[in-house]
Amino acid sequence: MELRAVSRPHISLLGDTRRGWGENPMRAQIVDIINKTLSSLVAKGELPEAVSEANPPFTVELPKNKDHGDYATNVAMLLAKPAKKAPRAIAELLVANWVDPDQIIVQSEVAGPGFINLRVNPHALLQIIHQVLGEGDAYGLAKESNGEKVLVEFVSANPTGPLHLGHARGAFTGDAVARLLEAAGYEVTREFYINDTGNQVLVLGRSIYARYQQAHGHDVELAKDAYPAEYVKNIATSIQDQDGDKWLSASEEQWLPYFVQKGVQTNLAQIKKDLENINIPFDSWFSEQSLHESGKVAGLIEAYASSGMAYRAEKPRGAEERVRREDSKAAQYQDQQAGGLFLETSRFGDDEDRIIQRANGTPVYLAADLAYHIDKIERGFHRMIDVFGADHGGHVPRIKAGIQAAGKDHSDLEFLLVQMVRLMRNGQELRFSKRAGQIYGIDELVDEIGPDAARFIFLMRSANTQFDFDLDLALRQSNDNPVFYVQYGHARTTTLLRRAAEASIPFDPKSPPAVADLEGLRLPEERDMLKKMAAFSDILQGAAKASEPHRLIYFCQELIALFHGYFSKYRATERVISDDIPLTLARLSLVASVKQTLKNALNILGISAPDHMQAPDAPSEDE
RNA sequence: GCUUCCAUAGCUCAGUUGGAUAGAGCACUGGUUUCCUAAACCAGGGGUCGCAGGUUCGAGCCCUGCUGGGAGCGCCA
Repeated sequence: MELRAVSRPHISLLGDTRRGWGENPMRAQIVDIINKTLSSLVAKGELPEAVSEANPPFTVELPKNKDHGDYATNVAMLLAKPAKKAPRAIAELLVANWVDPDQIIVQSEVAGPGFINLRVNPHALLQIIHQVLGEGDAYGLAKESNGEKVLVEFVSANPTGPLHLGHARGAFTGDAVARLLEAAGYEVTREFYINDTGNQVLVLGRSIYARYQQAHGHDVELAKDAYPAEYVKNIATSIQDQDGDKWLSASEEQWLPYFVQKGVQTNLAQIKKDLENINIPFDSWFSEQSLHESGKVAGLIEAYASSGMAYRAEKPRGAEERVRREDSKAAQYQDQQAGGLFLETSRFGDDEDRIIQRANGTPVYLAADLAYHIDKIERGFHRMIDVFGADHGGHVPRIKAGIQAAGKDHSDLEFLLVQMVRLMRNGQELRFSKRAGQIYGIDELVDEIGPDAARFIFLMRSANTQFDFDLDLALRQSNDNPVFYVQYGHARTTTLLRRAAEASIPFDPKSPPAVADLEGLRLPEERDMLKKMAAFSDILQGAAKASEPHRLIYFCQELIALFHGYFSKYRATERVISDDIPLTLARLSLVASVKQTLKNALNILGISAPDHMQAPDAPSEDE
């Protein structure tokens, strides 16, 4: 009899083991044993048929408490209801009837309210080493594509200036999410949406023109909302060098498009350079302008109008009922909406209807944004992730509503809102005023603390919590600094392997000893590392599904903490490299596995795994 | 006022989608190197998980309300 339901368990640690994803070999084997045992118990009439249909999302996880064995499962508690039996009774049944031909489970006991604590055969754990070393750089990563296409849109900074610190968290987060998804088996496209039209770029063009006039000795003042910074002057002088004074006598209709284009081009080139410098590639640069030129924006507006989703009015319906703050900018701009075309986003959960086209027929940015998202949907991705700054969170309901109003489905569209970061130096917040032209660029940050530390610290925290970026801490090349801790651990593993080679120990990570010859690895710390490494693919899949790179950072820290502890504790007694050659080979295999797993995890995050660390107090060898 | 994110150790934050006695780093106190990298390790103190209800075998996690903080509430993007 085939137990359909329990042969397809939902595992809370995620990672469907049937689909060629990297899998946790230990967990997969235990899940299999549980399923087979349940199946046989139902067949023998010990458990009711209802158990087969329950399909409970049981867990097989590493218990926090070491007294609880190697692995623990809550399957008995989840089956209590369908089986109409006490959790502990079900657990007892399982424990007494394991269908375990390979003898993976060497000890099991019922604990607490009905947990089953398991101890597994050391042999089974040792196979992890062969898996890690055999798969090398591919260990933990998806073996093949899962066939799902994902679009990650991130940064999408206005081409009105270089990237600054406000963009950094979104940039690193978006890149890490993209890397995470790739490693988890998705086909990822990284896209940058360029707002190369609209008011902001006009302001930019006028700012450049004002600087251009000043460069020719004209005493003009910058507009209140102008961009004053140095890079604007540089663009102005480059136009001056190229074209001389030919634009001074031109009318605004003549010079504005040219200055806008020059500004956008220059800034975009700078943005691309900044992103390349921090190793963030894009597959696609999507121009807003192109949506206008292709008629997609106009077409969408037309579609809204003809489907009755948009109406022409003096003001949006329902807006007068809305309580506005006295200083509301909406109130300020309300009269400008008169005669515009309004989209009924309020029918789909938005606060009020939104204008999409002015009285004079020109579309507003929301229309382009909607055309862009609908274009995305039509490109046929399984998942679309927008990485937004928290200050753009207000867009989300409008975009969703607009998509629904167009008769499309937004359920595959996810918004990852990256919260604000406060940059701290000397215990005080650093504030940068764009108005005053102060900019702390991403390039400056990376110059100051290095690319790995910048990435690590931005990725260390869950994206939806605010945090303080402590520049002093990031700068300190000391043990306060978590990125060094992890990288130092990797360097330590490398050193061990190098020492072994220097001692002419015949170890080759590509052909580790047979499992039977790894049996010397009996220390509890050694088993802990094996279990942790086995969980890598589960962590990766969970992080990818949830778009949470910080889970991988924690994994790196936890794995290397086990290694550091192991190394220090036994350095005087159970050394990795000893006269016992078989044991040395076994331990080197373990060390090589830790190195490989850590390297793979860091690589997914875009952080380097150095083989050497320069001690901070040591004199530099280069001088 | 509305939307949204957040509130866990002195500080910065995790908490594996509802599991067992809530964890880590920093800071503090004490200890560890004739020995494979001390950028490391070990030990110790430190908690009403913002408050109050609810859901169930079980809640830091889910629901409701409240308090406090961030962000947003424009034809800007």
